[in-house]
Amino acid sequence: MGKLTPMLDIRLIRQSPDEVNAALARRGGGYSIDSILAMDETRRELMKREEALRSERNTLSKEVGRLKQAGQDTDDLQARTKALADEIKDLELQKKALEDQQDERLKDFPNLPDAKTPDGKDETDNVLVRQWGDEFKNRFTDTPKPHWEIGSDLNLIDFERGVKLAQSRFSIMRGAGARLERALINYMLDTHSQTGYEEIVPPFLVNAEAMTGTGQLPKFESDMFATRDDALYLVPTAEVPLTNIYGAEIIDYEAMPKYFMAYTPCFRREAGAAGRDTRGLIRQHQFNKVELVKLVTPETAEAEHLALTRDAEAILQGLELPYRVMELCTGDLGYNAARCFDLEVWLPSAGLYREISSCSHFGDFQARRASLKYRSPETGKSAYLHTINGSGLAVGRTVAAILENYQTADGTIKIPQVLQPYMGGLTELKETEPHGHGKRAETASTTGV
RNA sequence: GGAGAGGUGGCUGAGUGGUUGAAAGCGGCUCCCUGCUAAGGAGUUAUGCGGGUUCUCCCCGCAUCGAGGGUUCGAAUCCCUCCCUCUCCGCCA
Repeated sequence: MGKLTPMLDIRLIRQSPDEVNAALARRGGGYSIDSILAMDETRRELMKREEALRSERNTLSKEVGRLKQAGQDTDDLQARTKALADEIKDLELQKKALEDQQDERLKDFPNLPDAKTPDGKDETDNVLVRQWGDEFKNRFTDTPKPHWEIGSDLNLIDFERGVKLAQSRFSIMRGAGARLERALINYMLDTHSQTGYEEIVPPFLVNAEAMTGTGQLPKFESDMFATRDDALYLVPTAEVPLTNIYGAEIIDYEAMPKYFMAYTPCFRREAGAAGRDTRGLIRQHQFNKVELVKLVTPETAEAEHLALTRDAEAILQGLELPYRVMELCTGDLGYNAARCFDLEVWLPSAGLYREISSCSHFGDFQARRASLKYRSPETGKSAYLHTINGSGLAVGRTVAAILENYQTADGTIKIPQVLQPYMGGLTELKETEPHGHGKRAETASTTGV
């Protein structure tokens, strides 16, 4: 009994409070589970009393049934049982209130950082793991323009009209720009399918349960777009539908691990980011992303996490984009994650590296919330699996990186070799005539699609 | 959107107020038997939580028959709300 929303394992908190506190302390922020402990003690006390009463009630009720069938008088017994029932209801309310309170506290706690996650207070303490592709920096020009200028100059991206259609932080891709976006999506999916990821086309709207399973709710509701007439949210990342595919199920051991990938648009309100990255494709309310998700057993999780990170890197290497891998320190680690590598791509116009993928290991944090389990072959019992995910990659930021890294002194953009087949053999992008000059149809057609 | 039917254990499918956490069958697992990938026999086979414990075994209790609430001494069974599935009609990429 008892319906605590699983966040951190309450039993772990009970058994090893000092360890949990120590792990939380590594993140900073003054988390302490001490108050939870006392609350939990009381809660279990109430639970024990309630269950004892229920047990008694059940026994008496059965007795009533027996006597009635024997044709005996049961008024007395019934009155006693009725009194018990009232008492139970009372206790239940008390317990419920306490549970809600405990939930409220518990949901503030982030995941415990992995032992390997380096200590640190903020992003300046992140650790450089490796750097790749320095030879590709400043490849075609020494005077790089920012991608939004290139995108506008070449009629690839129309920022103003995107805003007109929606609001700020929306843009439209057009012509070869749109084609480039689609080429990247296909290149990424095709590449990852070779490493065994199952391609998924998930719903782009999901319910609150799914959002809670991966940890976006309840803490980050303000960053989500929600629908007005239905209790549905626009996906902020394909992580949400992909991770929840097996929610509330127990997966056969033989069927593990599961690798999923999906292209989806991602919708984020970017609450709290007002004024940051207002230009260009870096921080849009809607952007495309190919996401990689793995459901794995705990023993293999670390290796699977490293492998997934390499899978994401393979895209950057294929595109010959300079990047580096940063391991996030405890102070910069996301709420859900236990360990995380960020891939940062080189943006020459700014002269800095910019996050283009975040590859995280969540331990059993999400599995617990979404009830993702597998059947252990040794014990025959079910156990929480581990979840891992990473962008492979964020498409908009990849477009930005290509425009900037592949621009030449004369203003044209080379197309990375691996994308050329996806671009109909096109090898470069240059200024073209205005869009929309198609052939005029001879006869008007009213046929719908 | 309209009309109707229905949501039970891994699956099929009984069960309309009282030892039903739930018949039966299938599937799965264990053991026995059998002169070879067959057949037969016995047993076993949900999840979560709490407690006990001779603590990777086991025992006890509570909860769970789509979800939530209600009636009742007692609910899978009755009532209400919501969600979902199926069939027919309408609409539609």
